[in-house]
Amino acid sequence: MEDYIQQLNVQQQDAVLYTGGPQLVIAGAGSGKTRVLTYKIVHLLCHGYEPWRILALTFTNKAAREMRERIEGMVGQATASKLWMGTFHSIFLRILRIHADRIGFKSNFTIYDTADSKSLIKTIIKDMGLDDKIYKPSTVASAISTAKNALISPRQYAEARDIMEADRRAKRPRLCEIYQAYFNRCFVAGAMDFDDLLYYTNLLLRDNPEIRRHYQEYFRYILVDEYQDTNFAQHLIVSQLCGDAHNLCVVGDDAQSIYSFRGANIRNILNLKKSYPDLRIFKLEQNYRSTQNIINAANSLIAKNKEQIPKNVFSRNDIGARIEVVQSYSDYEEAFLVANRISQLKMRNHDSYDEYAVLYRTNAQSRILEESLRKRNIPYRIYGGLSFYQRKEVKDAIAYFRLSINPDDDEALKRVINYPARGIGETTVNRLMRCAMDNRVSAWAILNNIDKYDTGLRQAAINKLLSFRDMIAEFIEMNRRGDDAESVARAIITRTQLLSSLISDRTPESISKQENLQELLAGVKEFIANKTEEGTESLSLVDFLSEVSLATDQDSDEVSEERITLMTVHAAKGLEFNNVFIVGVEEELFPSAMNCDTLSAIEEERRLLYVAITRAKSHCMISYASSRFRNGQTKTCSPSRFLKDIDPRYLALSAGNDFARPDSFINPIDNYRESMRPRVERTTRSTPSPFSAHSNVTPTPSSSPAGDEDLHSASELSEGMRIEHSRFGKGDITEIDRSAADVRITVEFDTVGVKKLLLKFARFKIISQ
DNA sequence: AAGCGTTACTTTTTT
DNA sequence: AGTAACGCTT
Repeated sequence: MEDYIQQLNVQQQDAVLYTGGPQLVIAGAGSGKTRVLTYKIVHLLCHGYEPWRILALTFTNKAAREMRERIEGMVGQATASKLWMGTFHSIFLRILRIHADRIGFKSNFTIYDTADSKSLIKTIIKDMGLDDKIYKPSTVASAISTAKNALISPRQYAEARDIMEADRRAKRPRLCEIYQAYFNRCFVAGAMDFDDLLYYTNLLLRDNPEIRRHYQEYFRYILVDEYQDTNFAQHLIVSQLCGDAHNLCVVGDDAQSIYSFRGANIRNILNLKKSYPDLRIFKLEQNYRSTQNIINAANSLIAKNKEQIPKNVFSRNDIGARIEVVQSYSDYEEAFLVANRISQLKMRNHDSYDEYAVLYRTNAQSRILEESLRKRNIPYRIYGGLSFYQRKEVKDAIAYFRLSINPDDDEALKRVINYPARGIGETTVNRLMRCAMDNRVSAWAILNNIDKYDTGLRQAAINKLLSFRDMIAEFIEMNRRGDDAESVARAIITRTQLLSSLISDRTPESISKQENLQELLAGVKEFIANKTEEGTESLSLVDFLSEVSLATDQDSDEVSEERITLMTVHAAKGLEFNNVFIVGVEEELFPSAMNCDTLSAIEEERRLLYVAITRAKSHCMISYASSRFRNGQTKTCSPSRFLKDIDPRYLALSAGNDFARPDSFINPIDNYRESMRPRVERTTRSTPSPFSAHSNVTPTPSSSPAGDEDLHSASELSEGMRIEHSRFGKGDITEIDRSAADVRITVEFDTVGVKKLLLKFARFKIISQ
């Protein structure tokens, strides 16, 4: 068992073996951070630590799952399953359910997702007669979230002069009241939002010394992944759980802190030494993932940030190819170029599509990429966007699940009280909610005693409400009897006619909704099967919901055919790919227009690009367009300031690239060499380049996977020629620009107008001279 | 109360 | 471009 240590380098070994007190492992990108964490846990297990006394916290379910799987592989499932390993939110949810009564909740509390929070905030704003243009629900929600993450209660908020003054200046003096009302309504509804899971855990530990001591004794070792992304609440929970024992190992990389918008505070890691004077710092600096070029480029970029822990990340891998920087005229052309480049590389590399990722700043950018990939028949998978659990029909079903567990959950009730339609209209619902607010109880409480309250409702409306109540009561009874999750879920979907109401409709949307509901049921079934296998007792709908409300869609581990990956840079954190394409590297997009005001915001955006680049193992392309369709109109864009931050020695600019006057710093010979196709990897001898053999055979990309159209060399073409392009249709060549290394042709198309095309990528047929 | 059509607004990233 | 919100009609 001991030989696992031999698989680590010296720095990693030091970090794993040290158990003498609080420890910070600064882990550069790709330096084997997860490896250290898993091996450390295995090491602890091998040295007498009982698995249930080890607490390992991560930010994503995926990270937790991967780590658990790796540990399982080394120590077996029986041991691994006893570890307290999971996301902050899921672990604290587990703890909160146990001690819910201590903070005035029942253990069946439900969880408000961001949509629920916003909806409630909106209701409150309306109820207070405020203008939702000034009090925008999203702004209010984020203010409340910030407050909670700083552990500021509504009362403390009201007493904080500086905050109140700031709100007054922002013309939102009543924000505090909204916060208070929101706080109260969540409490009455027996619901917690994401932030509450941290907030109340802190309260629980702070105000209940015996519980705090219990967990301090219970957990003998605490490990935290991605510490740079912790917020104040998380930081404080960890230190409360640690107590004096200080058996703490936190791992992180300040250069990869990209979640400040969610309250993450980079100072938690920068100032950790202040919280733990006996802190020992370990650094993992050797990168095993990327080529030297990629690491050097990334380093030169991140060096422009002021606030950071000094470290020297280096790679001993191949030198590798430079980062390609490609300019396009439009987002459309950009997507086209990326798709082209992918099929080109794929043909030469003969690697899997799984080794390709296109990364972007915002989810909205995915659509156009999808289109071009579809046209090229490149299989892809999109992460982010609407997750399964966010689809309307699924949320509706889940709202019923929630009600069956916690009928006080007003947001769930509002969602489905008239869905499927049962004649309970807006006015009725509004009166009901108003009455609930006025009496400081949940809507369910009103429904159960509707005669005692002055709702002002007619008997007809009341009867409909009561029959809804009776239906929900049936579900509650099933849960009370201890029926398993699947039978309750099935009963709910049948009895509410969620499924049957869709069947009359034969539209594709409706059919897909039906399928989703079936999939949800299958999910419940699978959940039970898994839990039974693991020997867990928790088979009720509560347990299913606990898991689901904290799930993001990435969990679907369909072992499907190979595909390229499309995701935001945020979602890509922790992942790696042979080939990475970063698109939309433009001012106002990357960095985001909203993050240009302050230096620290810009630095975070810079770290984000750093994260993006360091996802690449061997090949990285950065692309920007001069125009982009955004918010319904085409806008001109300029290249991102970050391009200038990267040392040009590590970049290969495509011709005509003007983001920083390339001629001024590009070695002409390099420029020439870089412009020679195929420009893919230049690996050293140690690993023979998979395409070096082919590059001689195909000096110009000629085999076309797309069909008739083909690529042409400049010599074949002349001005005035008529061509037919695969997507733009027919048109005339009006200009051939040979001045740059990459020839561009200007074509006047019959239908789509004038386009400039990069010859090396343009696929068309010559119709006539 | 429900359904339909028009308008306004949106877009940063996520547990 | 896509959606949520609004207002109108039945």
